Amino acid sequence: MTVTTPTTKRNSGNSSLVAAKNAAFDEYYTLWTTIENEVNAYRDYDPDVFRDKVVLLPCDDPEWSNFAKFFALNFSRFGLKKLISTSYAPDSNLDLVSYQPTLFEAESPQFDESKTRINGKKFVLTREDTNGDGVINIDDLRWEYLDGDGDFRSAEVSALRDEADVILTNPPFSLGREFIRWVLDAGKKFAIIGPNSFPTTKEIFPLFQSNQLWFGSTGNTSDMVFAVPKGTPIAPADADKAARLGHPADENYDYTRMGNSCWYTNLEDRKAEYLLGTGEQLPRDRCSTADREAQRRRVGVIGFGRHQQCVDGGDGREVGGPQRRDVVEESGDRERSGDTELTAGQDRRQETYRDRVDVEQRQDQQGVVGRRQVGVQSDRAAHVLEVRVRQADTLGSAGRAGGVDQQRVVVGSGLRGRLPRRVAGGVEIIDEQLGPIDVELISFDDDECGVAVIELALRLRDEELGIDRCGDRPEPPRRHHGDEEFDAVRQPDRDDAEGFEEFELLRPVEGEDRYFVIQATILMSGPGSFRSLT
DNA sequence: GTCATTGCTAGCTTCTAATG
DNA sequence: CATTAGAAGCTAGCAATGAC
Repeated sequence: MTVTTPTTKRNSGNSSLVAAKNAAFDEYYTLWTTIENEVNAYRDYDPDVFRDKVVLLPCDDPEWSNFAKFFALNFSRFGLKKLISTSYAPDSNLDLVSYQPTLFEAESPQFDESKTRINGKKFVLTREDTNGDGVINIDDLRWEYLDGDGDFRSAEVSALRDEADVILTNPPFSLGREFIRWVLDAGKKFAIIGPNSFPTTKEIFPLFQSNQLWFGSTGNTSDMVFAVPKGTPIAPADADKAARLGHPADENYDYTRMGNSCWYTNLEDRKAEYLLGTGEQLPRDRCSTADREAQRRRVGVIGFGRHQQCVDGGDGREVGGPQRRDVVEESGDRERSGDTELTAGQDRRQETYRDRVDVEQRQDQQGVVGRRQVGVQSDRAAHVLEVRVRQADTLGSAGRAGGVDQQRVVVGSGLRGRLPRRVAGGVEIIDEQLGPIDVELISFDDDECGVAVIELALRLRDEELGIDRCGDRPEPPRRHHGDEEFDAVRQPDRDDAEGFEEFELLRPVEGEDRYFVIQATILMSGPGSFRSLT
C-alpha cells in the first residue's frame, strides 16, 4: 500500500502526490475490525459463504497481515477447505525501507538468507492438524518460498488464484484495477479494499454497470483507519482522528485514517434480499449462488449498504445486532399473511423534503412509499423497514455530490394526497408530467395504501419500469453525463443517515431514461417507544 | 426549563496539477 | 484529456454551557 507522506500543511495540487510517490512506503495494515465487519456482512447473509472453499489472500503475510490471521483463526468456524496466503518479496517492494525476517521465518528449517529477500512466500493452512494440538489454527500453517517474488500477476500466484474460490486482500491501490481484472478474468469471488474513485474510472465503472462488482457493506461511509509502523510520518490531524475512531497509537503501531477507502466485492450480502423483502420472493433454497446471482442481476443492485455490526464474541457466537436472516423470513411471513404491520400510532416519521433549491435541469424526486414492521429482532426491539422510492436524475457534472445534494429539487407535488390505485396486476399512480411512478408523501394510516406502495416498489423493480434485465443488454442506455449513477447511489445514504440500510439503483431500460432508487431505512421500536437506530 | 451560543467531530466533499 | 492508494477543510448534527 502506498500512501502520501503526510504533511502538516495542506499541500497544493498534485505536488503532494508526487512527493508521496517519491517518499512512499508500503506498510499500511488493514485493521482486524475492518476485515471482521465486512466478512461478517457476507456471513450474515450466507453463513456458508466460505464453507468448503479455498480462500486466497494475495500479498498477505500472516506474520503481519490481519487478513491471514483472521481467516486462520476462523478457519474451522467458517468451514474453510484451504487457506492460502502469499507475501511479496522485500526486494521487489521498492517502497519498503528496511526488512528483517521475523524469528518465525529465520528459525524455520527452510529459511534461506537469499530467498528471504528476493522470493515471495506461500503459507497454506488445510484441515490437517499438523502440530497435533487438536485445533486447526495459525500454528498449523505451513510455508515455503515461492519461485518468484509473489507478484499476483505471476504464473504461480495466478495458479493459486485459479485454485481459489474467494480472494480477499488490500492490494496496492495503484494496481487495484488490474487486480480486479485479474480476479474477474478467472471468475472468482473477491473482496478488496480500494479507493472510492474506482467507480469513476473507465475500467471499473462498466463493471458496476454490469453488476460484476459493487461496494462492500462496511467502511464506505466513514474514514477507514489503518495501522502503520511506529514512526511513520502522519499528519497529527489524521492521527487524532484515528484515535477518536478508537485507534490511538499503541506500542506496536501508529494509526492514520483515509477518507477515500472502501470495500469492493462481488460477494453477496443483504442488499438484494433485504430490500423490500426480496428474499421472500425467492424459494426457501434461495441460498444457492445461482439463484442469488440471478436475483441480483434482475434487480441491478449496486452501491452502499450499511450493516449493523454483528459483534463476534470470539467463541463462535455472534452476539449483538439483529439476525438479519430472521428479519427477512419473518417479514416474508407477515407479508404473505397480508399483514404489513404498519406501526399505527407510532412515529410516522414524515419525510421532510428539505433544501428546496431551484436549479434548472436538476431533479431528485423522492417520496416515502412504504413502511412495515419486519420482525422482532432482539429481546426488546422491533425493527421497521421504511421503504422509499425516488427518481434520481442528477444531471450535471460528476463528482460534485455536494452540489447534487444541495440542488435537490422536490417535484411531484401534484401527487400530494393522491393515493396509489390498485389496478390489475399492480398499482397505478399516474402523473401527467412525471409518468406512472412518482410518489409523494404517503400516509400509512390506510393499510391498503401501505400494501399498495410496496407493490408499487416491487413493480418498479420487477416489471416494466426502470429495470435493466441484465444479460439481454449489457450496456443500458445512458445519458451523456457520466457519473449520475454514482451520485444517485451516494445520495440516499446522506439523505437519511439514521438507520439507513440499503438501497437499490434501478437503471434505465430501453425507452426509459430515468433512474430510480429504492431505499430502505431501518427504524427500531422499543417497548412503548419508537426510535430510529442510532 | 427554554433558548442561544459555542465547541467538537463524523462523515464526507472539494481542491489540485503532474503525468501519461 | 483522464487519472491520481491524497490531503485536509467543511458542515450538519450534537452536546455542553451560559443567559435569562
